[in-house]
Amino acid sequence: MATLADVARRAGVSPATASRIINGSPKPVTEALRARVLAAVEELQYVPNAHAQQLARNHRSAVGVIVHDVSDPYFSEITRGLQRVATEHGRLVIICNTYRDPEKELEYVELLRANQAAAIILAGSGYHDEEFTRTLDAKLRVYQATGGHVAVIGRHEHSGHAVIPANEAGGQLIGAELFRLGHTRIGVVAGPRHLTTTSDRLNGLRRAARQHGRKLSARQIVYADFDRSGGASATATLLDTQPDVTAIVALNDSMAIGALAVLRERGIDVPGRISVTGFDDMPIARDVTPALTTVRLPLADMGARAMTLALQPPEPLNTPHIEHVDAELIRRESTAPPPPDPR
Amino acid sequence: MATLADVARRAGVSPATASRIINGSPKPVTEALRARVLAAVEELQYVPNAHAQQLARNHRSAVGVIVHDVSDPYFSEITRGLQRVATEHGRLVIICNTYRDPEKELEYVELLRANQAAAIILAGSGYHDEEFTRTLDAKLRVYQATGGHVAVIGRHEHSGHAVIPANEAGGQLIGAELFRLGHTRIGVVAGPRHLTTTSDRLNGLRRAARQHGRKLSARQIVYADFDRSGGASATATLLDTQPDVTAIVALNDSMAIGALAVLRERGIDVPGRISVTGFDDMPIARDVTPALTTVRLPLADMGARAMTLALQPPEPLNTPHIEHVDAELIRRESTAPPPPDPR
DNA sequence: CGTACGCGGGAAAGCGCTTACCGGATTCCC
DNA sequence: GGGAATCCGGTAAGCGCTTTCCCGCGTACG
Repeated sequence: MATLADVARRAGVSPATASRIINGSPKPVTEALRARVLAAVEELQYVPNAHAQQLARNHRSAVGVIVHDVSDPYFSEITRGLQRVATEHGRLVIICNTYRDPEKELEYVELLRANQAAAIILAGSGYHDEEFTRTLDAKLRVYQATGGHVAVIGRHEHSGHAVIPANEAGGQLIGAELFRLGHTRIGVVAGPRHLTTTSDRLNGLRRAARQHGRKLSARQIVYADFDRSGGASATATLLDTQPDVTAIVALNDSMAIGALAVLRERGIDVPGRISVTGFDDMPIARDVTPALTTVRLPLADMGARAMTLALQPPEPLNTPHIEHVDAELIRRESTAPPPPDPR
Repeated sequence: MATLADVARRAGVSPATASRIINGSPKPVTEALRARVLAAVEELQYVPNAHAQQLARNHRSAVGVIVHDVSDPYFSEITRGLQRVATEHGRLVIICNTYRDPEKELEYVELLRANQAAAIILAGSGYHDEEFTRTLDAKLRVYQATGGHVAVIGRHEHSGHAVIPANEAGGQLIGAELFRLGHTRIGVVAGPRHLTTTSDRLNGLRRAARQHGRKLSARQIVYADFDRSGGASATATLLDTQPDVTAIVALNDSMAIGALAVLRERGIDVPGRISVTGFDDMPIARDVTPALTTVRLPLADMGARAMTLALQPPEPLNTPHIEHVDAELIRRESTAPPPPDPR
């Protein structure tokens, strides 16, 4: 691997001069030398060692993003927004997948700190786990104390900047819509119990119920993984234990798609016999049949805003900024009034 | 930011000893000192500077992955497989999105080289561009010459290891299936012309046609972006210029989904009036209606294999290994025999 | 009791780069 | 024409860590 010294030697200049030319330092350098150095760079296919540069310059350049899983469309949309902004700022982004393991989340914060990340973005739901939350927060504070910026998406328990989607309001929108259509027996296909996203969305639903003089009982809610197969298994359970539901609220679109798959298998008409709703409005929500009624969250935009917050925090510095983002109900074909009561 | 020297000072030992304890070096150290150092680490919340370590140790630890776009399910599946293997090997993976800009691909190779990546994985289609291909190859060779490993997925023009999906055979499978069903007027919704993936899949289709004594004319093929909206617009064009097609072959699932959307809008029955096929078998292919007949590529597995190849190249070293992966026809509900000829 | 040896710990030399500082050669102005 | 100002380029001191080499001590042995 060619080093700067090699280039300098070949061009017959000092490493200092070579460095100045290669990095376009403000210090003026004769044209002749510049040409010689550039030629040497070309001949040796020299690329500066980024680690050595980072060490010598002592200023951070990369940014880290911690997500549950980039292959989940929810996160890949967010990531797309993040990346766009990071690239505009000339930042390299390091993506870390926790696969929903809180332990890994902690590890990755250390790893990013070790790698001198300029900022850490935490995307995805928090966990209902006091101890974990405290530990994570402590680590983040240490990171911030040494000049790191942190922004979180979709959780609120940390000291950094935050972009908070209206999960609760979204849940309420869904609930209101279903009650308005006349549904009374609703089943909920929920994500993991310990995720704050799950409980926030559920709370919105509960509030809508209360406003319509009803309430959600525990029997109506089935918890499972926040993905297609979780949605499928929870729906199967629900159909077996609460066979008379007329609407199934899935707490994200992936689960809703799992629900649709099970309903299709069992030959249950959607929305004729059972209405189904999702949450997030991922791109595919339009393409399943029937197209999903869901709540839109501007995911890519949320990612972009979080990155912006992390990269150029608004005044006053060191005061966490919280940006709320609205949810919007998207009516499509998977919802309709309930069928006339067979009883 | 606490440094190793700070820790050493606090524990009353030399930096050398501190380093040995923290990294669990083979050199034995008294238990008392170990405890003191570990305590200091804890108190100072010390995390070693990864760049300094990398510089001092002088051996590569990260691996880089260059993809078109992680938010595209095709790549996120591949990435999932890659990550799994990388994590098993304790490697940090740096994901780079080119957004299909060849220029960026070149830049990222440099960037990864600068960051001392142990391996570079190039995923995604190559480009039909002689000069670009040569330039890229030259860069990769330089990287390999300095001990870097490279593996490519889905292209064949480079000197590293390769995992090659049976794009052509897959195209042939689709073609054969359609001809077998009795289709004669087929339209192709293709990806960008300059991508090798497009031409490979098309060639398979052409071969199937030839075997059935037919051929594909240029008028039957519409090129567009390799995503949903590309699929939609190409399908619209096709329906306008070739209104009598009885089957639409989309060259990937995203495009097929776009095609289905347009057909649905126009009230055209699938597969009653027109059959539609995809390619890749992304998870959603089962969930659209009608479920897509497509060709399955084991994407996550391909990613895993590429990473394995890059991380522990099989003997003999320095000889590019090529692994071919099979394509499999998945019959679902989007294909059927053509309707009786109206003429 | 003296020497050899093993063992735990420290001093110091780098890894590849940046950058403050310094110094020799021009140029400039009075 | 001489001293100051001005340029350009080089020298060297780090950035934070690892690791080789060496040294002093305690033990075992002759």
